[in-house]
Amino acid sequence: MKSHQLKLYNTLSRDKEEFQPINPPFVGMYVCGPTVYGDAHLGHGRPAITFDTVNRYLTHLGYKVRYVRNITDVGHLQGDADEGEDKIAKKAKLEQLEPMEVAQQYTDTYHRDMALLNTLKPNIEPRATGHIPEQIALVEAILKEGLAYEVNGSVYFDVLKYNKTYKYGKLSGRVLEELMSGSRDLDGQGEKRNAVDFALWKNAASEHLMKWESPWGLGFPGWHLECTAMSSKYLGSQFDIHGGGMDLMFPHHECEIAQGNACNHRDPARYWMHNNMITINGQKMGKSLGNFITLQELFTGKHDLLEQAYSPMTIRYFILTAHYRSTLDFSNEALQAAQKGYKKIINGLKIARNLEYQSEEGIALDENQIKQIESSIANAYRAMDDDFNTAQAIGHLFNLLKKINSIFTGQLKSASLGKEVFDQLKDNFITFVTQILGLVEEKSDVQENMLDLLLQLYGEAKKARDYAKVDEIRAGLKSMGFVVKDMKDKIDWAYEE
RNA sequence: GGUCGCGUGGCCGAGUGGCUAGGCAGAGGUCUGCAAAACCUUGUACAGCGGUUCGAAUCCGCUCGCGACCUCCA
Repeated sequence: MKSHQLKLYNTLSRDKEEFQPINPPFVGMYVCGPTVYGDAHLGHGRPAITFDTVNRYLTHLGYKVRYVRNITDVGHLQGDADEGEDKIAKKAKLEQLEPMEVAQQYTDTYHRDMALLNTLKPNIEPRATGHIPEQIALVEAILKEGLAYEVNGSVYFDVLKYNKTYKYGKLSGRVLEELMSGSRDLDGQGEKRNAVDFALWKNAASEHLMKWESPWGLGFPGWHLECTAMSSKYLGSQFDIHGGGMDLMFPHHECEIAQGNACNHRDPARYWMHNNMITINGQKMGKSLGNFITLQELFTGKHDLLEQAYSPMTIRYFILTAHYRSTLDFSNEALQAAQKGYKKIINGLKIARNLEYQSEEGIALDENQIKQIESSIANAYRAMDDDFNTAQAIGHLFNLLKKINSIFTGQLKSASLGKEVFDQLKDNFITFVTQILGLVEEKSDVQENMLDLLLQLYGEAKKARDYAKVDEIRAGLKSMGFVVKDMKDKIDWAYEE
């Protein structure tokens, strides 16, 4: 275990806290996954990348992480009213498919897109429909505690009663009295004793496509139950980190806390982490607003708002250049800047991997350079330790990159750093970029040996002063996305930024 | 209306009260057949107005503007 004082912002306390796992070196982390009824959009990319980075960094520090991220394949209700419709069932009717067919299809595309973004798979990826008995057991347990009531085959959580012993709303900073007075729509309350109560189990109408047998008749689980059922099953009644988008804070996570406390008499998670939203023209990108761009549209450039295609790694880099708790505004300009930044990093990665230490006689150690390198490395770690500040860490990586490039061009002698510092520079840069930030080279269709051959011809043409040919090769490579780098004693290529 | 958050140089985006964030774009330079890349240099930034302090982008107050949640949403 590396000795780092990792701090993370806990929504529960609204403060940065030192991370202390319940049972080190093990860490349990549960993150709310997607409802699979449509293609994943940029907004799904953010939590996936944010918590992938958390997972990667914790692992890098030596923790044994069990990362659980669910797939919601029972659509949550559209509304609170009885006539509410299951999102997945609705989509299924539209497409004339079995509900599970819809879920399967979008689970597959989600996996495809997440793999392209180079997010590591969760250790366990449970599905809501695979945990119906567990959810029914939870409902029974909450009923037994007297904190829920049954009406016409549906079971509701009694928030008012719960609030007498526990505090409902502590995560999102809500006060129950205010919630009750502020509840606007009075219709659709129907069976609930109070507007703030929420469904644990819903009676299914006959035309409802997804339904299961239960002690209360045919029905389906409530909106928030699956996360409690699956997180407690795989991580225990209390685990370390619970993550998700900020928009899930209320009511979803609040209800999870209530459900957890109702059955287990303890908060389900110690640290609650919430990533902020991606905005577009300053407004939240979301399904209900219809202003979302799917990841596939970004990768292919096929969307009216897109001036060009943006590669998965460009998206990943873009998301990492902002701190996860800040909003991040989408724009072509920002994405294009991200693309250049990403390629600059990857070109540096390519150089770093091939860089070798050259010992030279009579070269004195450059203490100033050494100090800069050592502090940049330390600062990059410090940034990550400070609530996973990837944006700041990347800033320090660029400072390391300058050193790497300087060594490559011969402006900085590796011998002036000494072997140890040179290795630190190289190893830390590579590790940070690939292992911690998860940025990898996006291989081109053109084989590297083809590139080498062209560069050889280029070099020969240059030697022969056949500049027409030189220009031709250079232009040809450029059209394929590569640039030629002429240097004093060698020729190399790089991705065009 | 309630709760919470945000306003940083041309753009994006970090920022723990005093020490260069960084990227993109721009300008100058080194290198080059010319370029590109790389490297070096280069920016009177912190919404406005007050206050606390020896010192504030950073703390406090007010004003203006923007957003999120309060309904499914990552």
